[in-house]
Amino acid sequence: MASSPTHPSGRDPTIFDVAALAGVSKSTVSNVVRGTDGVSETTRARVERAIEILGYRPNALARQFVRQRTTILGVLVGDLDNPFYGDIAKRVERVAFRSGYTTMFCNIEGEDDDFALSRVEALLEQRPAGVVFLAFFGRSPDIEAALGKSVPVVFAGLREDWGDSVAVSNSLGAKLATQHLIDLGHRRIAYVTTRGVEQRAGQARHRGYQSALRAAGAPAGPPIHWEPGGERVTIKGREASLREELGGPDGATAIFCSNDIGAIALLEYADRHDIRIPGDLSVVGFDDVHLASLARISLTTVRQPLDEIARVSVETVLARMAGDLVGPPRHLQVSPSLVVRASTAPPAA
Amino acid sequence: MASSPTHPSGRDPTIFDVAALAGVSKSTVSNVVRGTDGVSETTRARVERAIEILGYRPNALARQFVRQRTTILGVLVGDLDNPFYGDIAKRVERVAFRSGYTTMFCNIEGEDDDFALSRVEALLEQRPAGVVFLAFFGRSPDIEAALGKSVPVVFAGLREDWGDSVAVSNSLGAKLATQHLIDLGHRRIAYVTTRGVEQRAGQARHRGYQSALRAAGAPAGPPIHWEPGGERVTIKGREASLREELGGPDGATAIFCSNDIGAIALLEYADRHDIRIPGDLSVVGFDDVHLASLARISLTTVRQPLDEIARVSVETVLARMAGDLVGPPRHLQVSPSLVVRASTAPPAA
DNA sequence: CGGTCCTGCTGGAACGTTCCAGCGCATCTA
DNA sequence: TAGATGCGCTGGAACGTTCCAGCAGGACCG
Repeated sequence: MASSPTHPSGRDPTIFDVAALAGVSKSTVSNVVRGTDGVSETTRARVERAIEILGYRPNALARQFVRQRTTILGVLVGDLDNPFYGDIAKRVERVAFRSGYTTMFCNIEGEDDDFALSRVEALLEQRPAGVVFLAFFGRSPDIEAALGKSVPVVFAGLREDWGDSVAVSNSLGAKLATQHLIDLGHRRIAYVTTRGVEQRAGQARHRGYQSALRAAGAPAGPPIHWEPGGERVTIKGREASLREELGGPDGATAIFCSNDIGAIALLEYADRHDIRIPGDLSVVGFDDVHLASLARISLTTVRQPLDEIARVSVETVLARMAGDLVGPPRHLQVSPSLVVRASTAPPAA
Repeated sequence: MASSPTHPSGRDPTIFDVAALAGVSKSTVSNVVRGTDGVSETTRARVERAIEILGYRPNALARQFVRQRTTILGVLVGDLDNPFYGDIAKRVERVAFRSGYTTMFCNIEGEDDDFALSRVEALLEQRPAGVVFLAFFGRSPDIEAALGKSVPVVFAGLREDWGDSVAVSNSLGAKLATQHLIDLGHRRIAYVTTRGVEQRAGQARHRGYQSALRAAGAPAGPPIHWEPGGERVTIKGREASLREELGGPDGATAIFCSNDIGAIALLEYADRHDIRIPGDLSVVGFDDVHLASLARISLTTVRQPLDEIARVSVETVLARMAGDLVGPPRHLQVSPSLVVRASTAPPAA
C-alpha cells in the first residue's frame, strides 16, 4: 500500500481527512480540488496547504464512479505493428493527452471478427468518454450495437458511413498518384490492393484511379487483390499470376498500390523476380509511412496529413462529448499530397 | 444514453432491477454475476434469465470503485512509432487481454522527462493493477516516487535495477553479433550507439562486444555515439567525423550497432556516401525489427524473442498482482539469436 | 430599517457495486 | 429428538466522490 510520509495510517487520505485538517467541510475541499469558484482565497490556501501536508490525491475511481464517466479515450487500432497505425496512434495519444484525456488502445488484427468484438466490449467496459477508430471493422452492425448510442465515435481516415469521420480525400489522393504516372508517360497502369480491411478507403482510391485514367483516355483495370508474399492475385474473383500482370510485354508498366506496406511488399517481389524499379515498373503507394522515405525504399507515395487527421479527430470526438457538436454525423476531409521519390520514372522505351 | 430495448427508462439497469425481476436479493445477483458458488442451479438460471431480459451489464466503474482496483494494465511505451516498440506493445496487449486485462498505453518520447513524468501520473490516476515498462526513463527516482510501492512494475527488456524485469541477455546478443563479424575475418570492429534512452541495455551490449573481441585478441573501441542523420559522432566526449570512422584505410571494416533502427540509419548513411555494404563495411544490428528482413535492407541482426518477453513480462506482473510472486525483484533472461542476412561479409582483401 | 440579493460555505443524498455477518431451514450425527 | 453442521440466501455497511438544496451573514436597495 502506498502511504504518504505524513499519513502513515495505511489508507490513502480522503477528502474528509483534508477537510478535518483544514477545518472546512468536505464540500469545500471538493470545490477546491475541482477548481470551482465560490471559494475565498484564504480558505483555498488553507485547503491547499492541508492537501500538501497529507499528500492527498483525488481518488479517480470514486470520481469516475459518481460521475459515471471517465477521461479515457478509447482507441481502436488496426495493427500497432504497422507503422502507419503506430504513427497515427502516437499522434492521437499526444493530442488527447493535451486535452486531459488518457488513451486506451485496443489492437485489432482484422483477421477475426469475434475477437475484435470481444476487444471492443472489453474497451467499452471501461466506459471511455469517447472512441476513436483507427481500424476498420467488417461486422459493423455488431460493433454498432455494442457501442449503442452511448459513446461518441469518430473514424480517423477510414469510413464515412457511420459516426463522425475525418479522412483524407482518398479519391483525390489516388488521382494525384495516377496522374503522376500518366504525366510520366505511363498508359498501362494497374491498381493493386492488399487488404480487405480497408475496403471503403480502397474503393475510393480505385475510383480516383479510374477517374484520372478516364480523363487521360487511358484504360483503367479492376482492382487486383494481392496477398503480400504470394505469387497469385485475384482479379474480379478469378485467380491470376502476379508476375504476368507486371512488367511483361502486355503487363502494366506502372502500379498504384492502395497502401505503402503493400507497395513496399511489391518492391520486394520485384527485387526477387528481377523486375527493376523504376526501370521496368513504376510503383506508387499511399500513406507515406516513414519507411517509404528510406533511401533503399524511396517510394513515391501519397502523403496523408496525419497530424491534422489526429488533431481534428480528437477535437471532433471531444466536441461530441462536450455537447458542443450536435446533429448528424460530420464528415471532414483533409488534403493529401504527392511525394515523388525514386520508385517512379517514365516507362521503358 | 444507452438503453436496452426492454428497459426504456433511460437509466442502465442495475443489480437491483435484476434482483427485483428475478425475485432474489441484490447479493444473490452479485454472486451470480461474479460466478461465486453457493447459488443453487435454479436460482442461477432465474437470475441469468432476468439479466438477459433486462440487458443488464455490470457497471465496471462501480465495481472498480468498491474494490479499489481495476483490470487495467498500464503500458509505458518508448515510441509507438518505432516498429520495435509497436511490435512488442502489440504482443503485450494480446497476452494481457487473454488474462482478462485491458491495456492502457502511454507513449513516452524520451526527450522530455517532465512530460514523461506527467504522462506516468496521468496513467497512475487510472489506478492500473500493474505497469509494464517498454520504455526507459532517465529520471527514475521521480517515477519511482510516483509509483510508490503501490503498483507492481515489470521492465520488459530494458533494465535490471528496479522492479522485476524480463530481458534478453544483451551481452550474449552482443557477443553473437561481434563473434559473427570476427568469424568473417573482421578485426577492426566499431560499436555504434544511437540513443541515450537505452543506456543500460547499450552498456551491456558494449560489454558483450568487448568481451568477444578480447577473447579473439582484437581491439575493442569505446562506444561511438551517433545521432542518425548527422555527420558527427561523439567518442568519449570528443567529436569526430563518422565518415572517417568507417570504411577508410584505418577505419572500421565492420560495425555493431546497438539497435536496428540505428543500423538501418547507418545503411542509409553509407548509401549516401558511397560506402558499399557489405563490400566496404559490414553492419550488424540488434532487435530484428520487421524492417530488417526486407530484401532491400536485409540487415544481419540479433533477434530478441519478443513473444517470450511479452508473455513472461505480463505473467510476472500478474503474479505480483495476485500475490503469487513475492520477495525481491526477479530478473529473468531470455536468449537472443543471430540472424544472418546480407549486410555482413568478409572484409575486402 | 425591512427586504432582497449575493457570497461562501455546509451537510445530506446518491452513485452501484462488494463484502460480510447472520439467519432460516434441511440434513446429518449421537 | 436435540444439537451440530452446512447450504442458500439476505440485508446492511462501506467505498470516496459529486451534486445540490439550503443556510448564515453582509451588502445593497428602496
